[in-house]
Amino acid sequence: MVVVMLDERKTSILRAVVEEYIHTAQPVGSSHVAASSQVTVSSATVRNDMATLEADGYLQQPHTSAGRIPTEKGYRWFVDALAEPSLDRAASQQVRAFFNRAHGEIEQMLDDTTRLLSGLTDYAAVVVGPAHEGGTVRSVQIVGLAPRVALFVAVLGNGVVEKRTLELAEEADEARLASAAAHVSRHLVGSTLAAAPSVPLAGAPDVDRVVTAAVSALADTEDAETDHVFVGGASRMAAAFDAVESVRSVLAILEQQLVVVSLLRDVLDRGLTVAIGTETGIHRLAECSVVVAPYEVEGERAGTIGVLGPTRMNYSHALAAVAVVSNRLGRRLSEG
Amino acid sequence: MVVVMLDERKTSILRAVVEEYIHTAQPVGSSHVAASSQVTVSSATVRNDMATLEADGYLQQPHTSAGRIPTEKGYRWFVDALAEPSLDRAASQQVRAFFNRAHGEIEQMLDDTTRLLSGLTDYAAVVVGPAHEGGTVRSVQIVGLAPRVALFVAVLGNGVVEKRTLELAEEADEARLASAAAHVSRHLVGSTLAAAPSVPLAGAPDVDRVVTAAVSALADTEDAETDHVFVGGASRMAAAFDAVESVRSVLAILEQQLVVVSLLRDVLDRGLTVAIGTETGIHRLAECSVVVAPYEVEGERAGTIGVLGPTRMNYSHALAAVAVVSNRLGRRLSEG
DNA sequence: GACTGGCACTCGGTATCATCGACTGCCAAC
DNA sequence: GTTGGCAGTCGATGATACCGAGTGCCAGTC
Repeated sequence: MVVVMLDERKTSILRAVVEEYIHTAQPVGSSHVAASSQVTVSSATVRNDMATLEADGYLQQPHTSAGRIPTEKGYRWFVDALAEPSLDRAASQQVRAFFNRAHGEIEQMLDDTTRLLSGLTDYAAVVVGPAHEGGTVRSVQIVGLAPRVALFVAVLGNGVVEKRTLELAEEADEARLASAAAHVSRHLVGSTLAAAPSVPLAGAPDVDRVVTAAVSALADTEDAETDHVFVGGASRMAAAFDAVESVRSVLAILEQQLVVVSLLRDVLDRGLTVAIGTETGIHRLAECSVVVAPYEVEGERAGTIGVLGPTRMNYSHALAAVAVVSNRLGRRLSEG
Repeated sequence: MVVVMLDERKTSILRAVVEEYIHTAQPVGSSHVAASSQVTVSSATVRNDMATLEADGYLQQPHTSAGRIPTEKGYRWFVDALAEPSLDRAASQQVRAFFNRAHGEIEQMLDDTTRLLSGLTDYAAVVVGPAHEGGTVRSVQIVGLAPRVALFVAVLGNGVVEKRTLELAEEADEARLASAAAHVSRHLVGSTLAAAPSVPLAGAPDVDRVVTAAVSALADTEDAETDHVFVGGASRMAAAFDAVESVRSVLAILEQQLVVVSLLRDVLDRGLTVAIGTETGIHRLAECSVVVAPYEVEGERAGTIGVLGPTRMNYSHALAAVAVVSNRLGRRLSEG
């Protein structure tokens, strides 16, 4: 494939087509482009260039005698050529106000953040919470609930509380639970929960049965949905598509937390900020794009936020919103 | 309004219309009804009766020369006349298998339960978790996260863990946090969190500042979204309607946890198991019906589960599924 | 008196067809 | 290289006719 650099005029035309299509969701014709302020040539010239752009794979025609719409390659070029986007005054004010007002539960805050981001962009928003691995253990406790049921509770430095139900083979009184907790605590406080498997036995058999239960409960759910993910504004996806079947399949994806989490991670791992259509790697999301950004707590990558919208989403605005929110969220969480 | 008891034939006809409409989502005509095995008269007779049923408000015609569809009154009659519904063997087996396999986190289990219920019925499912008020406090702890930030953690007897972030006006060392925790613990363990406001001060001013922060943090979020609610299978609502705007507005409702919780509570408070269309009290849900049931843990009402579907939902199946799941869920939670 | 078959009538849905308009591609002229 | 002009394409829109499912009513039958 020969890639020819787009000359300045084609650049303007392509940009005009993408912007117009994002705005109207209608195929855009040469005369519309010619009328655009960025383009000063006649519609016939635009037509010639648009034919070239189509041949180069940036545009496509739904059918002959219709206008052009951008291909994924067209969107990709558009996004890469985008100037550093910035949020308008009212929106940034809204973000600032939100994080000033925000307080209390970290989960609650993250959940509210999805609503903020969704409200800003009019698309669905996703926030992946700090991974447990991230926080160092501050406190460990084991509380008896029923004769043979106990609850293991660990408080992490980042405000996350991890808990596991322990089903014990035999009755265990509070004293035994407490000494098991103290033992685990000695070995785990200060390190992360990932260190759980290396906790040694205490020596006393009856205590160790509780310790073993706790350690294996921690290991149990480690691989699976270890991250908390919050999704907000999914209903806005209904407004983005007019085929009810598209809506259904996108919503079904958003309900699978595992898929959502790995989608965001994959995109980020590939070094991308935006994944367009099939770039998401998920077949059902061929009509969607994702904008992601990590957020950092005390200088360390703690989680991810993202926006899911139709491929013809307003990338500039979404990028700006995601950037500002991830920035502010990280800052807010850093200050505790 | 004169309410005349429906004679046996009208009963059969009305039932046939409702069942047929639930099945096909198409207005049903007199000949279809006459062909039904429950009705042995000619279509002309059916027509006469259907005209009466329409005059009595059980049926309506979308337009002249179309078949009839049930009104809300028609559905109401149908539901009230429903025989005790029971779940088919395969489905009850599925429920039993689910709760035998279920273990671990209570929140996780409740969330999974929405998926179970949604999968059984093909509609959206809602599970409202045990209220905090329900559980007695078993353990109280205050863990320092940052110099001026601490986390209040209370473990309740029903496995629920309540936590609140405390933002302190001054630095407080671990010892002070611990003695505040011990103080609160003394007064709260054994009672419910609702008793928090009556916790007296300890006497030592620096400790009391922490105690006050904890008590007010508990009071703070008490009125608001005090219940945890889980929603699953919302995407299935997209399959239930063909107007994308209906889908959007129903999904928007499901995203408002407060609205969902109070919807279920209202329905239950009115002594209903099923709310049909406008009976839900929510304008946007005029095309929807809700089937609810409380579940009991150790003999006490702990939470609610429900199914949200279109008004022409399969009431019999939904009622059976909700009944069985609420029963099994309560039993599962009771045994710890 | 209750039920039924028959009949005229209604009306939404579908198919057909012509028209319209927004496009394009191409070409000759500038 | 650019442009105006022009023929041609094709989806969208609207008018028209037709079909069929369904109704209400009525006269006839049991």
